[in-house]
Amino acid sequence: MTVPDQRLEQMIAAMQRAGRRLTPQRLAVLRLLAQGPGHPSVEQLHAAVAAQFPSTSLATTYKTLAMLKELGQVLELAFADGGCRYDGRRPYPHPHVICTRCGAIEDPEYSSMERLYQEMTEKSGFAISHHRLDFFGLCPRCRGEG
Amino acid sequence: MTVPDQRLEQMIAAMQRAGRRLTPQRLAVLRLLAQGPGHPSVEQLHAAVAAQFPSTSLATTYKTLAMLKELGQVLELAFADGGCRYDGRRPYPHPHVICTRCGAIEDPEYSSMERLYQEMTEKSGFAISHHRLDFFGLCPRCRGEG
DNA sequence: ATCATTGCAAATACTTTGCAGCGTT
DNA sequence: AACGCTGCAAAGTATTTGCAATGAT
Repeated sequence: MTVPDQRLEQMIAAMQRAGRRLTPQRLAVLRLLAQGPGHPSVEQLHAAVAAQFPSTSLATTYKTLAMLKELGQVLELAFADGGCRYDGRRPYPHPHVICTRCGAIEDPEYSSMERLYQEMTEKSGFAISHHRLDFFGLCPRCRGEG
Repeated sequence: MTVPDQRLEQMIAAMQRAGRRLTPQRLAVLRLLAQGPGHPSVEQLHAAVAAQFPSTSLATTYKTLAMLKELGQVLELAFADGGCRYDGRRPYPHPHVICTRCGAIEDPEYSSMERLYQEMTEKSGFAISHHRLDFFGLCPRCRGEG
């Protein structure tokens, strides 16, 4: 069983636990999030789902994402321009690197999260529970293109 | 001259450099950003400006903030719920700690930014230029209230 | 006096919601 | 069979824009 399939199983299990129904439209969204490329937008997801089920509405895509968010099965990355991207593979907070030219989003490994939480906790006195870390710049490909 | 006054002077100087006019409405916005409390929302800024110039429109507040953003004189913090908060004191990227109960935003000192950039650069290969670091949790006051 | 800025209102873009009918469980 | 889900369209919400009048330089 591949890793993406594990994610799909996890998502389905979470839905069953919560008593949510697994419709074909929803299954298509789950598959895309678990197995599809990187960090899709709502429109991209909707277009891909509509390719399989042409009648699928944008509203249903939004509703499915809202449900998955509620179940903690997808990480929503809202950006300043109003757009959102979704990460179904790693639905927990983690750092992102975002290309300011082509929009690519990557998930680099990061080893010092504990240290970071510790420093923020010490300096602020907050009980920190989660985070959002975004780094912006040019990806290797776009760097090369001057 | 106090530190907030320095910020006000910097903002005004940046506007003059760019050939922008300093209207009473704009001055009121600048003052609030440079001297007022923490991280106001557009509505809060508009309400405060309207207290001095009742006819001031929300559109003008938006336009003024857009101009300041363009001049690099204010940091816009867009959140997932669609709301924005503005930081006129420290208009450059820096970490924030946000209380998930009362919405308070603080700017803790942070010492390891270079290290962080270095690790992200190494792991991703990106040429990183700026960032957005948000930590969420309960502030000391809200922790106490159970 | 010039022309950027203002304020109103309409437009935009995105997301949410109400509801009748459908289809999974 | 029950009732959660879908799809349509309408309603929100937050921000932007067009334009005539205003006012800072």
